[in-house]
This record gives sequence, C-alpha cells and structure tokens, in this order.
Amino acid sequence: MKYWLMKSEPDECSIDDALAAAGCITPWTGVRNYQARNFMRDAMRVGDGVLFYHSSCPEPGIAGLAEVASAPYPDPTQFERRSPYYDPKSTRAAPRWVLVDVRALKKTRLVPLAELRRHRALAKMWLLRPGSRLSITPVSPAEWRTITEELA
DNA sequence: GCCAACGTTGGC
DNA sequence: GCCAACGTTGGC
Repeated sequence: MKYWLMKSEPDECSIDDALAAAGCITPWTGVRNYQARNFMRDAMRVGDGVLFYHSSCPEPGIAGLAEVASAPYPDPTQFERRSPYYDPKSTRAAPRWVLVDVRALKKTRLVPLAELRRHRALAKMWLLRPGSRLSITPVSPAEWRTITEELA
C-alpha cells in the first residue's frame, strides 16, 4: 500500500466535483509529464491512498482524501482532436499517456500549502521540494500519517 | 500578471 | 548528444 498526492485545479475538477461524480470516480485525464505518468503506469496499485490537492487557485492545499480505483489504461483525451490534451504524436497502437481512475472518499478541511511547509515532519515531502511542479508525487507512510492525523 | 524553475523540442 | 529556445506550471 502506497500513498500519493495528486494535484487538480479546482476550476477543472475540485474535490466537490469528484465526490459528485458517478461512483465518486474521476478518470485522471490530462497528465502530460513522463515522470507523473510513470508513477501511474508503474507504481500505483488499486487501493493506494491519495491526497487530493487543489492547485493554481486562491487557496492551494490538500482538500480531500481519495484512493486509486483502477489499473492504468490509455488516457482517451490524447486521441481527441478537440481536446486541450490532444497529442498528435500518440497512436492507439502505442498510446503515450495513461491514467488511473481515482475514487474520491471525503472532503477534508483545507490544509494550505503554507501549513504543510511549517510542519517539520513534512520537510522532505516531494511536493515541498524547491521548484517541484510534478502533478503526481509520492507521499511516505510517515507523511501520510502526519497529514491524516492533522485532518482528524 | 509576474517570474522562476523545469521539461520538451529541434537544429546542428 | 548538446544546448538554446520555447512552453508550461503554479505560487505569489
């Protein structure tokens, strides 16, 4: 069992949107970074814990809890010509981008980025590394414990 | 809207 | 394979 932090722009898909979706399932479309893709493709397992993070918004921070709900499969938006995520270099025979389904579990209080930064126990969190912009990052069991206790 | 950090592209 | 140019991310 592993843990992850996944960023979503609340304008696109907030924790409320994710909880309102059928079965609370959101296909995590639009990841176009190889490192983030590789985490989904190679490392995630159904049932892994997910911190649902709101980014590029007035109050960036952790907004909810979720879990990985599917094996990786090709991101359909890479084939959709009108999608902002269309990738003309990808083919159905050899899809370049994959995603997993994410099941939203609950909305939490918003834990702002600034609060995460203040936590000594979280000093090594990938999200907090200087210059880190990855939209999917691993979370250690200790970091997961610290944050979920913070939310309790 | 700014800008620093980072990833990708493409010419050579 | 190098590296300059360009695009994107995302906090502020």
